[in-house]
Amino acid sequence: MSVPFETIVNHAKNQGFVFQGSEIYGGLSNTWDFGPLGSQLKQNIKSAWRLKFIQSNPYNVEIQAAILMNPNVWKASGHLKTFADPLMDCKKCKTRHRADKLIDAFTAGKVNAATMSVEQMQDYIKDNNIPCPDCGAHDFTDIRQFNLMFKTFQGVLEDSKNTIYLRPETAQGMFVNFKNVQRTSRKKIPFGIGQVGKSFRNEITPGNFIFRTREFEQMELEFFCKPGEDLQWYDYWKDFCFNWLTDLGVKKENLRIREHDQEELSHYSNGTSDIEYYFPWGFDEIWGIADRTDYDLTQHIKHSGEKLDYLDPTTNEKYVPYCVEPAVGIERLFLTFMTDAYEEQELERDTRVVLHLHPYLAPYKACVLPLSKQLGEQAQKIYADLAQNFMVEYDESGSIGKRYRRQDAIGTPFCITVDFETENDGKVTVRHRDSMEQERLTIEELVPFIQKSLKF
RNA sequence: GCGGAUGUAGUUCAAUGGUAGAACUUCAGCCUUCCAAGCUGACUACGUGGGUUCGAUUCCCAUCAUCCGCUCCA
Repeated sequence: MSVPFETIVNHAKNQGFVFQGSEIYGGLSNTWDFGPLGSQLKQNIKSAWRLKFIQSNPYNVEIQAAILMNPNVWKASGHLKTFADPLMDCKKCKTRHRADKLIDAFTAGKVNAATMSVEQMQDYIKDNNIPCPDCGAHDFTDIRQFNLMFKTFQGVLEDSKNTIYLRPETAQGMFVNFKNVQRTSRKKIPFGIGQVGKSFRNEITPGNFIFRTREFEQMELEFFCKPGEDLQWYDYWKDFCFNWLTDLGVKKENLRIREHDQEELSHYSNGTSDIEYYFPWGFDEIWGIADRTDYDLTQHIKHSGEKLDYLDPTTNEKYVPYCVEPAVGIERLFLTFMTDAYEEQELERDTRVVLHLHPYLAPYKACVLPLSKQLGEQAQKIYADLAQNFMVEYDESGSIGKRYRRQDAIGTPFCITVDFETENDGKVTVRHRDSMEQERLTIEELVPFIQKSLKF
């Protein structure tokens, strides 16, 4: 863990993993485009999640909800209210504060700022001469509302009646479809609904490359269980997520689980913990596992008037299920895998850059190379064959060593070299990225060999 | 958004108030029979827009982007 963040970012840009968004127009703040390798890696991260959370999981099913949802969804979920922070800056020391928290702290909780309007809060701070807690000055900017939800209009008229929002999380798609999914999938509780998709948040301060962006992709699971069994499932999914990461090669020592303390917990949560990764700037959250109780479903029952409770067929009990939510950002996983896999190896004559990505995640599973250009025809046949099964590369330019290094740098686990013996014995050399060791395999063995390496 | 720093090929680094140089990378050719070899050649940059000036990559202003703080979260 000695590589500076800058190195990872440069590597990602140089190799075609990530580019600045709209670059030829001077960019657009905080937008990033994923290049040929990056889009593959992202794709593979999603498939790896699906494989373990959906495909091979007896409990879970997957949906794809619309990004645009009825605005009442956000009223019910509380996002319309709590996603708008009243912020003001101290003009003197340039720190930023939340107006409601200033009032709460100043009055020691005697005045509940949550019930005040923006104007009232502003007046209250002026009238009571509340100072900046950092420098003591009385020189604030006006309160500005930062609504974290992206607003837009449905239909051609830009009328406030037509205001809709880009979803700030995918979770609500699962809650509003709880009944539809339960009925059609015939799942019994406990069961989960997962979703992979984009979400949007007007973050005040994005940053750290792709770590915090306003447009991001997440993979969320809403796991519904019987009230009272929520804590045991909460622990179960914590372990499950953690193991998913380590099975895909993330080093244990770079991971930790941080349990939120009582003060940090949302009012409806029975427990929340973050799986954190040791990024170059320190430990930071990648996966949040939250016990959301029956909060969301109850809110939707209230606001929609629909019955969203569940009849337990074995006990004939009726209840609103509790929900445990493991939610992870794909770009954060992307950075985690890149950072964790990156290594600069000092060799005798030079430095080798290796991306030790798990084969399942690697953009290319193998690269086919003819030892000499004369062997190109034969090598291309093998390449075309493998390409039916995997993402593979073909490269015949430069020395063999140089071509190995190119693949090392982008995480390709195997290089398959066609040599002058291949025609006689039907064998090729398979060179391993991590160990740099080589073995001879027949052409027929290649597909099962690569297949096996993908297991995790 | 506010404060601070930065902005020259894909990358790293030069130089200059008077047509921007190199190394590595990339590409083409020669060569090359298993770990970044060599030779020849080619492509590519002063973030953008104004201003000052005979002339600006260089000075000034604005803007955009990135990085670091304030805040928030997957």
